[in-house]
Amino acid sequence: MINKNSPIPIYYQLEEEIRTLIKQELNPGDLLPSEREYAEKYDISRMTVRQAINNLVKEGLIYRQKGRGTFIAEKKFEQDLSGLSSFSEDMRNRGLTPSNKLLSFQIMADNPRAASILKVEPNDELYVIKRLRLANEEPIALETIFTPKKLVGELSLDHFNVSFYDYIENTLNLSIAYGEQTIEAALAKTEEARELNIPRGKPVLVMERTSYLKDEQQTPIEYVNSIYRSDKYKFKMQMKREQD
Amino acid sequence: MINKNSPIPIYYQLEEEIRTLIKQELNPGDLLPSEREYAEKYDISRMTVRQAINNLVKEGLIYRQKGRGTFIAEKKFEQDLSGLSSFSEDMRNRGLTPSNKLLSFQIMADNPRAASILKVEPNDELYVIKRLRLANEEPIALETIFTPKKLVGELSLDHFNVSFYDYIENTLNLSIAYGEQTIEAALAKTEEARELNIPRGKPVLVMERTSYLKDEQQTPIEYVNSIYRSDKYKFKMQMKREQD
DNA sequence: GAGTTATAGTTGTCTATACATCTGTAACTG
DNA sequence: CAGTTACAGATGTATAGACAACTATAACTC
Repeated sequence: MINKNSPIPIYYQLEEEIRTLIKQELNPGDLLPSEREYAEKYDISRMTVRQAINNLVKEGLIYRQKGRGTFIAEKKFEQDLSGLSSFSEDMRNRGLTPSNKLLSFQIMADNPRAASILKVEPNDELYVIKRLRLANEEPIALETIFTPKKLVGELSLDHFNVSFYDYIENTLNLSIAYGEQTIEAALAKTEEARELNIPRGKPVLVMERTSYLKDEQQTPIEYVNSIYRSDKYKFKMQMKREQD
Repeated sequence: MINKNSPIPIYYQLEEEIRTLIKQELNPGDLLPSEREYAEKYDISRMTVRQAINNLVKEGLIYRQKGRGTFIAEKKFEQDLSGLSSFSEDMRNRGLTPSNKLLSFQIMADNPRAASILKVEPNDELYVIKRLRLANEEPIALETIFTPKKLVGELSLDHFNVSFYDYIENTLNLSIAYGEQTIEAALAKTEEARELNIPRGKPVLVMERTSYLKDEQQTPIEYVNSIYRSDKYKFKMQMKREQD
């Protein structure tokens, strides 16, 4: 149902409605109601309907075909969320025993880069957690987590011995919508090399990830920077071919 | 310049104009002319300007800030891994001009590693194509493709000037179901560094991908090994959190 | 000087409408 | 029956406005 007086934008309300429809009733390949049908049904402008539909197309949930209609996409990319689930699970899947070693835990302000990524004020307080991630007692990655204090409240060290995601989702009762991740190559700096127990200048993978909450503003909840030993770790992913 | 009588959509013409502006005159962080300025300058609707700008935002070339304006984004070539797409498609999506430079083309048997990945007999013939992939004339990646002759038939060099996927899907009429991909970090070897025009020992990303056909046996159709310059390229992926 | 209040300028949302282009089907034509 | 044409309905492009929400700055007030 669409509420025109709600502060929530109409296009967003419609997006949610279509998402629910797809999840509950429609199957891949099915035809979505046409733009005009939605416009008439809710007495809203067709351009507003298009805005909702365009966002879902951008997400890959549906696709358009000129002159035919809009269709439900094949389910996309069940990417093993080794990233988003956890390092621990990932390692266990590889038959290794994961563990963590906390290196530092502090509250910090004035980190402009992290603040900008997390979309908070530069002087807002951030938790900054550095830890080493190991598999079978061997260092694999050096991880730095930034998360805004005003979103996660008072944290203690214990929260990082288990999955931070569990804490966010089960204790804070927040829901993570998606994560964005980039991977590039670099050379190990002196400090990083020492922690990872490899020679300085060895190649490493630098992964950066930002996770967003499932709210209207898609609030960033954490920014993680990880340095992986390239001799011990590589990223693996499966991709489904997109529809045209 | 905008030509209202052109069959090319106005929003697309404006997109191209803004792309050029960014490439030639503006730097990351710079403010783009406002939507209203563009609308008045070319006597077009603000909604049309928004369509152009939205597309560039989607590509990550620029970003908007409500109440402030639209700004040029920091830039690095990023590959969107949420779907399996070719380098060419990928670059074009970013408004860059992709090109290829063929380095070698041969038929080879007895490459046990490639044969094993492609699930063919070790003495089956494979095409082995080495090429340099460029964006706006700049070398980005060094790519080696292995594909079984018995699956793709007689190939000529021309097939590799366009997208190899296009050839597989449109000419051979085969359908690619999915791809498996790994990413690791390494140091550029002498030979690779020379082709990529970077110093030896610089960090590079090594990507290996195997693509599978949409048939019963999920036949491997190609195995690709690519070396990406890490100063010009990073991998990007979005992960959706699974719904419960 | 510090805090508050206008104000101009920006992007965000939305409307009502028009015509273009493409697709599939039904009706027509030979 | 095969080919063509007409048409309805779909998305694609584009217009000319309107008001909301947000930002930075200038002007004002205490």
